[in-house]
Amino acid sequence: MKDSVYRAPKGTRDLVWPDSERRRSFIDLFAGIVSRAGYAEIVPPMFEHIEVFQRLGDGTDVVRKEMYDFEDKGGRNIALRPEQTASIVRAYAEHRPSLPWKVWYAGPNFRYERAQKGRFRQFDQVGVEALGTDDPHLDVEVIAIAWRFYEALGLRQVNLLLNSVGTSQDRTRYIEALSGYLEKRKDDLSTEAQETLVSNPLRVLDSKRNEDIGVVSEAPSILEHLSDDANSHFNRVQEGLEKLKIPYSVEPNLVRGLDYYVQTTFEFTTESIDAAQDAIGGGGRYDGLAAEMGAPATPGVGFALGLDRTLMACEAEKTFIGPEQLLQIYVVDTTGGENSLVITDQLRQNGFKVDRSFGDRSMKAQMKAADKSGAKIALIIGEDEVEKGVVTIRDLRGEEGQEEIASDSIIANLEKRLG
RNA sequence: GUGACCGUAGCUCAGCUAGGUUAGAGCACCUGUUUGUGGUCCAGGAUGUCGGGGGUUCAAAUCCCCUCGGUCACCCCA
Repeated sequence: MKDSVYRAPKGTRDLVWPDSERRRSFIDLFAGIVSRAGYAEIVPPMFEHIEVFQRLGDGTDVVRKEMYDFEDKGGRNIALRPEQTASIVRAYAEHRPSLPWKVWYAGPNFRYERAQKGRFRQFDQVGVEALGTDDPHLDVEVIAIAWRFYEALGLRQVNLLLNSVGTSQDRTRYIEALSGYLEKRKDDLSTEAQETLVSNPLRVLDSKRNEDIGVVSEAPSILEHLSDDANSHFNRVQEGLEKLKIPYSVEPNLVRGLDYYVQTTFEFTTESIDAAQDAIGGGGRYDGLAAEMGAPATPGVGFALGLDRTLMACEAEKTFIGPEQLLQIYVVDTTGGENSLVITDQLRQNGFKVDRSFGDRSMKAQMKAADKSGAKIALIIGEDEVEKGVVTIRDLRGEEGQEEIASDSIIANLEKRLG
């Protein structure tokens, strides 16, 4: 607190146990689900040439003003990744893997923003990307994976919002129609929305301001501007979701912040967080992005889920709570520590979660530490035990009390107690 | 980038309105009551440049200004 140099930088924090372990379990659970669907892990670099991200479009704030960019010692313009889709499509363009190419990722992204609840400058996302087919069933698969993951976490209050912004031609035609309409109603819009209208008209649809909501509700709908192809794609996606019994609602005003989306776009929101940050995940199709990165035109679809926000939702729904204990066994040794040294090592080799006391502390202090550690069992070694060739096993949590066990049957006894 | 609120012990906070002797509480920590036994109780102990700088004053945690930091909201997004 004294000196800002000795604090984590603004918008970052240290994840310590149990939060650190909760994060790991979260990623493990995700990895299990996606790997069963044929997705392989990819670990792209955390920074790229800035052009890679600029390909995402200059209409997005994420690239316009939120990038951590700098010049490296070689004079290259580098940016910390604000998201991972761009890196992955760049990797695709670079390596040209065989298709379809299905990958998943987990790791931090960086955006230079004012931090607030559920919004950090370094934040973790997990996600998948699938390139190589424009089959709407792939859209469904990607959405379903996210949905099943939320279910696996135990979340029940998640909503799937679905939309189609059509092909890039549809999108362009729609933007014209929308801009025309909004220009006419410009005076009714908030000043902020009027600015957005110039930079990125689609995003006006997303405004939550009261004065804008009325204007937006009467705006032409994207769904009326879809080409036949886009329409049938969108219908197939919806049919697929219905077959899988995944509930969704079509939101014609759903506009994602990244410009590269075409056709299907979707977002997951939670009802359990009443704060502003209720968007816990989202994604869509980006059929034009690979070509943009210099690869042959290749369709793609993917999603990203915010790890921190999803865990906030878990907290609100009291599910996927953190680990209960770090330790199973705590070794107390009042004979100098050699016995503890050896037995602790043995128990660890046998798969138990074990810690011990260090320093020459009294039995009372060691027992206190054993209790505080959360361990279920204390193993006590004192002069008496050494003489008799036993150890005392004391139950710290239940009613079992304690008993002396011959040194050579400790492992069997502990296995029985701890299951 | 804009706005609001908040910075006092490791943590949560009281004290500030109407400035006045060594700045408090609870939790946590350590020790003891019990020289081989934790969790409850009791007793004792350690811990603060009252975010930083400047000003007003005989006197500032308290009033004023600046600054740094934090939180939340807008914006944007996960």
